[in-house]
Amino acid sequence: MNPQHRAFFNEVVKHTRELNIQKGKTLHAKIIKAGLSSSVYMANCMVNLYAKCGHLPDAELSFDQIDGKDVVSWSCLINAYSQKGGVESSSAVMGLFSRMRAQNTLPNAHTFVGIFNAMSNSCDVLGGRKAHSLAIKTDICWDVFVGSSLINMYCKLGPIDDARQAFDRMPERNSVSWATMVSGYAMHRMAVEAVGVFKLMMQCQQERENEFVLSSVLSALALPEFVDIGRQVHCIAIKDSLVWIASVGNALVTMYSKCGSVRDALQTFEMSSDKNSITWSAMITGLAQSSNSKEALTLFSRMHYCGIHPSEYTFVGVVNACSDIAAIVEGKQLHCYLVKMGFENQIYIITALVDMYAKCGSIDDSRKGFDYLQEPDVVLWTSMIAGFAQNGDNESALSLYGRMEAKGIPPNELTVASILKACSSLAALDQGKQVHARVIKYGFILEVTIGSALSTMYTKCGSVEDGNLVFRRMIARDIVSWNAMISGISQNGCSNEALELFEEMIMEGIKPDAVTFVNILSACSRMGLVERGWKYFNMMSDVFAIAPALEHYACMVDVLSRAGRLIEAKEFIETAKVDHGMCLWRILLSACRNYRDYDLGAYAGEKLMELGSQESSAYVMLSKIYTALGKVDDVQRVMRLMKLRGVGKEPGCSWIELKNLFHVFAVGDQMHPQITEIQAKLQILTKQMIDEGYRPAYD
DNA sequence: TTAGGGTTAG
Repeated sequence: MNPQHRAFFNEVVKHTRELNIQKGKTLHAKIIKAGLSSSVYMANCMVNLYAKCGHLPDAELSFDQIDGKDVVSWSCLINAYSQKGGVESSSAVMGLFSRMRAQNTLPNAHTFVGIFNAMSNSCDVLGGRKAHSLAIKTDICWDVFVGSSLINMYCKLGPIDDARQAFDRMPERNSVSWATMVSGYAMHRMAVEAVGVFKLMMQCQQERENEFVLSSVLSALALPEFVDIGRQVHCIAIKDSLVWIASVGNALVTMYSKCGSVRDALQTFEMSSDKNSITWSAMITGLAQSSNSKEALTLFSRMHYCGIHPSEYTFVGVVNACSDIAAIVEGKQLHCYLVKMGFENQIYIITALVDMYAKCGSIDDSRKGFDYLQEPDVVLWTSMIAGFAQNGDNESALSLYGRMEAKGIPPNELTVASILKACSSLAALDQGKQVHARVIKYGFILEVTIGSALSTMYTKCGSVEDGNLVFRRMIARDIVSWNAMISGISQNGCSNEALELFEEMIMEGIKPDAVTFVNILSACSRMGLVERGWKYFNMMSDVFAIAPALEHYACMVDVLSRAGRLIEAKEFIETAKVDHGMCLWRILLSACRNYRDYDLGAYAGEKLMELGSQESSAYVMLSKIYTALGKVDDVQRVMRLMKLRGVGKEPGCSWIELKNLFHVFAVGDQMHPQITEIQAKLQILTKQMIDEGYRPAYD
């Protein structure tokens, strides 16, 4: 080769390495002028230069002009497309590969690397297997690059066992093959297997751990039960000085956050000297997901102050933090900021915004976000459905789910849980049953989320038996499932069964929480079981170390008052070790009215007056008690106080939905078109009630 | 003296 040719080659290589397309193009012109473009070797270099610089059409043009394309020409273009990614590129690769074979050019290891990479983006497992068998026939699989690409392909396409088989059969492995296998297991959330391969690698004399394998194994360990192994990997990273590499630090931050050790995550974050946008995003997301949302917002400000540009991941994390604490002002500011940065078309961002606006009660803004995208994915549909349900618009939740089904988008577990919640609120048993049919059709397992939602739906719709059937068939139950079932049974008037279920739960070794005790104390109250009420109330702190909160005291006052043990209730309130404000006295006052214990009622009422109650019912009840006691002066005093304090009496109001029409009734209101018939019917009912022995309250 | 594989944030 003459010196001029050599100089050209060196220059192409240099421009390719520096991705300098301008200089590359100028050089291309010089090469044509020098009559060197007919050299296949030189033309291949030009195809590669254009491909590496991201100019695929120019690469293809140069490729088309090559006379006598060799395996390098084909492989160059195949790899250019496979690196571009996406389903379209993988079909372009397969097209090129057929053309190459039609021209009798034999593929080599470079070609197969491109083929396997393209297939890994294709969702075509069968196509992947065909390519694999062709590589075996061509006797190419021994190559360590081909092997790693093959493992990667099977990991991404799904059949992870095939990936492992390919890994086990490799005659030679290097750090990339180990890292690919570990990251494959991490991708499939197979922590035990990922750690297994990592340990094998550590035992292997030729291999040393590197940042790729460490970050992969750490991402597999991001579950609370693996935090101890995660710490051991952290030690290895420190020992090998790999902890200072950003990707390892980032993986550690995420691992600790997801394991529930936010403190460790923060410590790792602060110690990291090589923070990039990912590090900040990981920490912000970690804080938001561990109910430290205010800290997440503060960290975002700090990131901004440090001059680090937020990515779409950062915005997802920080917008989710706003959702968590319903910070609408900050949420809107972020919305403006991310539009300025050009992220408003990203589906993850839109989903986070829809969720944020719904949790902040701005359901119209959620709807705008949802309508913004032509083709929402299942997560976005679910966020919008859940948003409607959270805001009490259960009809819209159901109708949107109908649209989603009509579009043929299969729901996921969270969609089903949200829609079941809407059915529960509407007591829509028929629709709930249809959703249950979908659960069976899609083969969803009755794990905690779906099982609890389903059993709650049945009990809220009054079908305790079906609720129980679902509850019994669940493969796993957490405290939320038990609480939901206990409360559901109790609300259907089966308080005895609710208490039995609680005893069963204790026998199974499930530790009750504060919600459980609210449920069972309410059941005791409904059944008038004072002694059991006391037993459970004391059990909370004595056996389960749960400090009774205001709602437990309220339940206990209710237990005592409903059973007519009013003095005991009064003493209980006065010795309560909780800042009870007015809530407990109000319960007692109401009970005194029902039991006509006017002296004690007056005592409770005066307590409420002393505490400055703003509730009209307290003033009305107390004045009625004084009326009954014949204390006219006190009646006038209470009414004056009510006026002085500006307490308005809100008119009692109720409504009923019949055939999609709401009928609203307020006290003293004569607006309803059928009011005469309604009042006549009420008189008949009242008479019937008195005849059957019921006595209406004194007012 | 041309072409190839692995990581971390939703």
